[in-house]
Amino acid sequence: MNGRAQRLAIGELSGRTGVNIETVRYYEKIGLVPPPARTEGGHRAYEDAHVARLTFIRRARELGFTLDEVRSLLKLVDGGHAYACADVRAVTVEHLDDVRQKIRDLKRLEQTLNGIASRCEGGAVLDCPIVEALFEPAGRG
Amino acid sequence: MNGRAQRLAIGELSGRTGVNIETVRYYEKIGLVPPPARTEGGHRAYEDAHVARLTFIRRARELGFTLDEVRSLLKLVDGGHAYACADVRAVTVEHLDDVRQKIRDLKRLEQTLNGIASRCEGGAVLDCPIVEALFEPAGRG
DNA sequence: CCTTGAACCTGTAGTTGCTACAGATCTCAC
DNA sequence: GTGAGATCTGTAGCAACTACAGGTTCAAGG
Repeated sequence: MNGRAQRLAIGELSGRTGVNIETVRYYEKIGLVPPPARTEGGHRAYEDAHVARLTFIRRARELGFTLDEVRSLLKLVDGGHAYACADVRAVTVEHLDDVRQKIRDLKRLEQTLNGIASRCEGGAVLDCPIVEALFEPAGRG
Repeated sequence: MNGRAQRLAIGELSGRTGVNIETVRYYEKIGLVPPPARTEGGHRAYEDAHVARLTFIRRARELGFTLDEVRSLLKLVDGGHAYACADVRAVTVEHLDDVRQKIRDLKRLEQTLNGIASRCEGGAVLDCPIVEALFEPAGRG
């Protein structure tokens, strides 16, 4: 923003963004963040823009976007087109649908597991209803 | 069970259990299923016990158990101790807790995603609220 | 200026749970 | 006997990192 750009070592960047050092390097390797400048000795020297980008990526990852989705989002953001917001929203909504589907699946799973676990309560110890349930090819609750 | 054990080729086993052929070999490699007998030519020759075991594994995987958990369950089943059922139940209940935690996490995620996605509706196209939300370090709905 | 220890460098291998080859060999119905 | 299809071994790939090993650089203190 101001005249003198402050350079950050990778550890600083990591600390500020919460992204692991190894992960930062990994993101660089797969082209998610641009390679930064280097010191004479070869150490990476980051700027504020990198902090913002890493923060963005981290946040998106927290929200469960895959790296491919993050890549798409970043491309849209980088493009800076006026209509990009609609595209960003599309990616987000699709991901939201995925999340909802996953919740539905896990809820069914929970029902099933709860069902077979609760059969155990007070039952005989000799033959285990959970094990029986696991031997069934396609469980029903 | 009866006198003559029927031998199955790996494709047959795969078909009966729904476990991919490559996956069957993989399970053998990691020691989840015992190595079967072989034909003279070196092809794997399975028996009914393998069908049961593979079915068990597949079912457990469907229920979201990790291979490590499956390994524990199989060890309990193989052990055949009278008190094993309680242990099996413990593994199951722990997994159930994991599933419930995951559901809670995903629900929060859904709220957040839904929040930032819905801010977009009818909004201006120029500056995208989703992108803004992503640049925030720790989103709040 | 020199030392020292922390931080950084590259490159590779491991994680989970499979899946997908390549290239060779076996089986079995015809 | 023959030929198509099944199976064999071994390796590499996927996501998304993480964890080394073995070396170099940086920066603060003496």
